[in-house]
Amino acid sequence: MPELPEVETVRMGLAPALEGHTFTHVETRRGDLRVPFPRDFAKRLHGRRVERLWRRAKYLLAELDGRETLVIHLGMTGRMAVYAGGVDRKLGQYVYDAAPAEAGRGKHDHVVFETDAPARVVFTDHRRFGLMTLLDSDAIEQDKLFKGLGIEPLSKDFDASYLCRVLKGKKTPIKSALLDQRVIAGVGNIYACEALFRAAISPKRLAAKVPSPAVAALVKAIKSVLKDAIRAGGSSLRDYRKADGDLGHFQHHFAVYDREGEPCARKGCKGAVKRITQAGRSTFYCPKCQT
DNA sequence: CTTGGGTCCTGTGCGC
DNA sequence: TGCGCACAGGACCCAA
Repeated sequence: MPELPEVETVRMGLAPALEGHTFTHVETRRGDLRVPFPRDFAKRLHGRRVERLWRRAKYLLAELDGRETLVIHLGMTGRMAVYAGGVDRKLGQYVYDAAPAEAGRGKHDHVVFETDAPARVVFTDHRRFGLMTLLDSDAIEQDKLFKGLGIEPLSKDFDASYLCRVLKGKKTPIKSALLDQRVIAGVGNIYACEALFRAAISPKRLAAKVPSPAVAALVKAIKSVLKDAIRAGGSSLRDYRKADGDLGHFQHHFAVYDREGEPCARKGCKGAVKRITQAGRSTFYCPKCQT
């Protein structure tokens, strides 16, 4: 679900509640996500300050004081929601003005973080494909979760020559190559489809056979679609919400994703969006203008 | 090494 | 209204 733009949007929404703040209480409400939490996970977070909240690929990383980093992956359906308020001086307790007492008590609310902001941050993930762990801050890039990751697509180093180099010799369709996190980190199914549409490249074309002018166009398309999506707060299909609970709205700007049978968005094109399956994932494209 | 398929999990929407 | 099946934003693991 959450691809780079969604994770980046969540990061921006969480930052005010987390950066510079200390976890006053952390609670895991069941023992495992897809993978079990590390030993003493909640206890190790208690009293720790978040120095910096950053993102690598589709991972959210909260760098803590001491030398550990809280690593979060939202999987397909993971959400991070902030409930923040002020302090009710009369009652002498936190006021979560958006959060009734039961916030964080839902069936699929798996982790509840309380901070001194004060804020309550709740991780919800009904499919439990998400992941949370703690890593040594100095060894993030060496960890198996991060070691093979490719380039950040919004970085300056991501350019046509990089993409040509990594696509060379790839026998897989270009669409599948874009989903490979070792090639580009952070692109998922939606933005792979949308970028290929913008670059007018057929998803079925073999990666190594995309001509270099088209690769250059693809680089531009990937950057532009990711930036547009971030500006729109990401794409909300089913589960995704921004940290403040609002919906993203980039789904209203999809040219092809989830639009099977609808007319192609390109002016003058009489084609219709087609859905095919590649490597087990749905691909949407316009067979008329993507060649 | 690369590539494709199955799998983890729960929920939703569709056809019958 | 109910039942079964297909499908969903990801990515690991393993076999070919």
